[in-house]
Amino acid sequence: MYERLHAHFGARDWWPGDSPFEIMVGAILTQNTNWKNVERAIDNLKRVGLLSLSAMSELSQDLLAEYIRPAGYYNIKAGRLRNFFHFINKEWDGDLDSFLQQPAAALREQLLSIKGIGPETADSMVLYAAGQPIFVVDAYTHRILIRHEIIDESFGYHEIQELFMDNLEEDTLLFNEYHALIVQVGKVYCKKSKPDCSHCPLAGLNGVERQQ
DNA sequence: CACCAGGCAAGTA
DNA sequence: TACTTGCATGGT
Repeated sequence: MYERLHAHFGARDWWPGDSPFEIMVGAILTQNTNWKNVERAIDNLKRVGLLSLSAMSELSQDLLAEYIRPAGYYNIKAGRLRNFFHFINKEWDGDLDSFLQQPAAALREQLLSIKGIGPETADSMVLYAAGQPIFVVDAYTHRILIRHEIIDESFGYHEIQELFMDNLEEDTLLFNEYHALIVQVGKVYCKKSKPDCSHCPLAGLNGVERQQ
């Protein structure tokens, strides 16, 4: 699966961001949201020089919500961002780098304890901000594996994650590329209601031919 | 016009 | 435990 995807799409420059902090903010903003809208929100913050932990920590929730408005769910996400800032400031004295240098398991556990950060957001942060090898599972991953009859609907987030991590080298770059490629093939060929399996590089995988 | 996008939390059965 | 709903904008 990885080889087919990589041959078809090539390397992805995935999860752009100039800093771990920017990547983590993006990870919260992109929840159920198109990345282009997240970029508008992040650009708003950059334009006024507020894209830092110290600066954003000072903003009121309402003002923060205004800046991130284009990302949608702005009131909810402003609260979630503030929960995240509060944790780093309170538990790590605002030292994000030290926080990210912990082992992946400890990092993940603490991220999940923050209200507003679920499994996918936490794992995205561990992989793309901390650079540690953990596999990110998303809705596309779930849908693609079901359509190719590799799993059934009973598989949850953790089971899918184990499926990949038990069968792959623990390699940050591989996990980074793989997740990016899954999102790409999902966006282009494996949409919810308009799958285009005829040109999909995964057609015929696992012996399942050109299903609709 | 309808549907969806790089989810999560809270509420309900 | 397992669904369902609210959150909300911008693109296709």
